[in-house]
Amino acid sequence: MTVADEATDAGQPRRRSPSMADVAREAGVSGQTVSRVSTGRPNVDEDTRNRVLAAMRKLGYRPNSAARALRSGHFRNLGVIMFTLSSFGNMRTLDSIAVAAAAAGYSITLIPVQHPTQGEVTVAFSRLSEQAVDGVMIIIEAHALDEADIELPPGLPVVVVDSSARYQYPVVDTDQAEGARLATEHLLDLGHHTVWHISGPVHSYSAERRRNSWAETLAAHGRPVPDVIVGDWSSDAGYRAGLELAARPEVTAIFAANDQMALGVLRALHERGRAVPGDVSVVGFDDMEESKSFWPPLTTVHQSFEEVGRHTVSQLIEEIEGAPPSSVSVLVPTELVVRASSGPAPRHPITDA
Amino acid sequence: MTVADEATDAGQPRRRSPSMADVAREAGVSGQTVSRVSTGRPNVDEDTRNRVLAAMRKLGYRPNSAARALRSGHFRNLGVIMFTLSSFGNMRTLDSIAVAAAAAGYSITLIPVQHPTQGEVTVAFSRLSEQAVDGVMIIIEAHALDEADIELPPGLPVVVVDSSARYQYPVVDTDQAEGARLATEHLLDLGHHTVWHISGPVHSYSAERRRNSWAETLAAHGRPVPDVIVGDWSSDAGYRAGLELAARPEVTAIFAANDQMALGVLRALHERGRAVPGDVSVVGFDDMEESKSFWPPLTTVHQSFEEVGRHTVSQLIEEIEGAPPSSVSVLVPTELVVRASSGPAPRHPITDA
DNA sequence: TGGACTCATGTTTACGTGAACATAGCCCGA
DNA sequence: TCGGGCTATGTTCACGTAAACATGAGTCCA
Repeated sequence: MTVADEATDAGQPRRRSPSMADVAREAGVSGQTVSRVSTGRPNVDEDTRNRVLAAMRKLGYRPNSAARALRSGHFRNLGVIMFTLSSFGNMRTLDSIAVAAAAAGYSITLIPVQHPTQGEVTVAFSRLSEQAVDGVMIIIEAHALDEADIELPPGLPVVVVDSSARYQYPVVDTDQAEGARLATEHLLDLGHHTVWHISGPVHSYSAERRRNSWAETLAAHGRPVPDVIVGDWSSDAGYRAGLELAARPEVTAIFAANDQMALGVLRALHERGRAVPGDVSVVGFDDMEESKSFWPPLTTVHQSFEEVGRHTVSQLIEEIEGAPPSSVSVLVPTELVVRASSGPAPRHPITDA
Repeated sequence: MTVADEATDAGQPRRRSPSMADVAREAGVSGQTVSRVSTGRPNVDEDTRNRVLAAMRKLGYRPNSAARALRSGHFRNLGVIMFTLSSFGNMRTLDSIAVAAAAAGYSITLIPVQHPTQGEVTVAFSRLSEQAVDGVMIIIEAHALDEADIELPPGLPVVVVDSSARYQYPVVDTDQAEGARLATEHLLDLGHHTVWHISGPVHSYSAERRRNSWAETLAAHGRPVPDVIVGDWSSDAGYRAGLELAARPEVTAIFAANDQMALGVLRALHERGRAVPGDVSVVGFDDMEESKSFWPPLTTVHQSFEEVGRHTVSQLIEEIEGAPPSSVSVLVPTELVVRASSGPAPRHPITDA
């Protein structure tokens, strides 16, 4: 080991990681040849390539991504803007985004937004524009962004997930309307006269679309559309709504806008002694891991967060890598999962007012 | 197409984003002064600073993080290595890591690992070392890493979360042992003769520590230690274990290693007609959002993922910013949350074999 | 009043990489 | 046999930034 690196052995272990130049020297080639090997170019002699690879291994060479990015102008890195304490579903989506991105050779930078205020979001965006990202995914369900003059670096590709369709960007989302329709029709098919709905918060587009679809489905079947109870996705809100509905004997079918609220509804119904599904049927939305273990196991609408994540990444990367900025939106289909929380309407249903 | 530059006309003025030099020209100062303003150095005349800031705004200048990183040698970016489809708790931890990092001016890069095989993990690490990170957090509960010759760039700061303490790196984790002790003693205090345990998977350190602490606590009170039932954190596994335990009349107290398995236990007990907590008391671990809406609301051990995330980030940043590589580990305390799923032992408990 | 300060600002340079261009050896067909 | 084209490799340079050093103007006290 007569190499210069180790020369400073005594005091400071030479910390600087080896550069292309070091490898070039070691392998007896030019830096450019190292670069060619490093980026997998074909026009390098097999012999030379092996010599370079050996030198890389020997020195523990790792390409410097900063220099690479500076030179080439792209980072192989995607930004994800997301609310903190985000919903279960968004987390699943994030997860599949990370996997899909890694598979495509991209990494993921997380930009958390704490509060859905315009200011916070704008800050996140401006922080983002200093970040080394080639594109951005926005997973923010709130209306808050609607009128925002979102200041993104011009030309930065963006894909929006689970949010307003009013953006100028392509949107990937679960087919919320289809899911809500499936849930509602399932209950009607079981003979229920109508279906009560516990909705997600007003600022959420997903909630809005599920709510609209539920109402439209009832109307299409000529059924009365009961007043909506607005929740906030939490099981607590579901519980409160459930208490309210449990007190009304005419309620026989409840469609909660997510599984957590459905869980709260189940608890309220149990507490009030109303049998599920004997007296009241309950259907949720999401099909979270735990739903099949609720008591009783929950009938719900399955949505594929994995698919949403995959589509989002592929759409974004496509745009980054030169495809024309498509404004095509993707709707991922849903599926009704029938379990034990829904059943035929009671023999003598009290038709409502 | 003639020239590839921005000289082009109609549609896309292929605009390179403005650099320091552009701002300097606009403001009539040197690039170095722009740099000083950009990095917030104090020694710039107020007047000049304003002129520069105005020029930045006018041109829409954003510092180029790649160049900055290349020049300064650090990225203000932290890597998180994490399993996909990670547990609810890990997601919460990730969330609070992202927030804490953002507050400290760092961003987060997610490196997902798909399978807990040695190969996959090694790949993730090597991918990481090409990444632009100043430090790494590892959130992997598996033993898999134990004997791994994890090849990390030497000198890269690392903090491990929720995993083996056998690493050479500092560890931040919930005080699993305390939590399991609290749960077990709570049940003993209620008069139960002993406590059955449904454990997490064998490869998990968290599971191991909870299991050990449960057994030690029973032993310390001179109680028999029943055979452990091993689950996999899922509510399904809890359900299966619950069916098994429901069939044994001597079982009056169950401590599940997480809330999801506890949920499955509750379902099994309901199905078998065993009253909770009348016949059987159930305690979980995690205190997830939904646990208070279980039927009945679940007594469980609260752990603060937020605190774990905060400690992890601050420990890592401390080391990055020059503190000596501390090997100090942090244990975040837990708290017992008593709800309705646990109660006094039945009047005539059948003392076990 | 002069010289040793301080402080704002400018000039030069290097960080590691890869595109563009340059060169040298080789093959192949006319 | 020659020249054109091909391949492997080398040389030069710029990407945008910030550290190091340089400069010049003002300040303060002996």
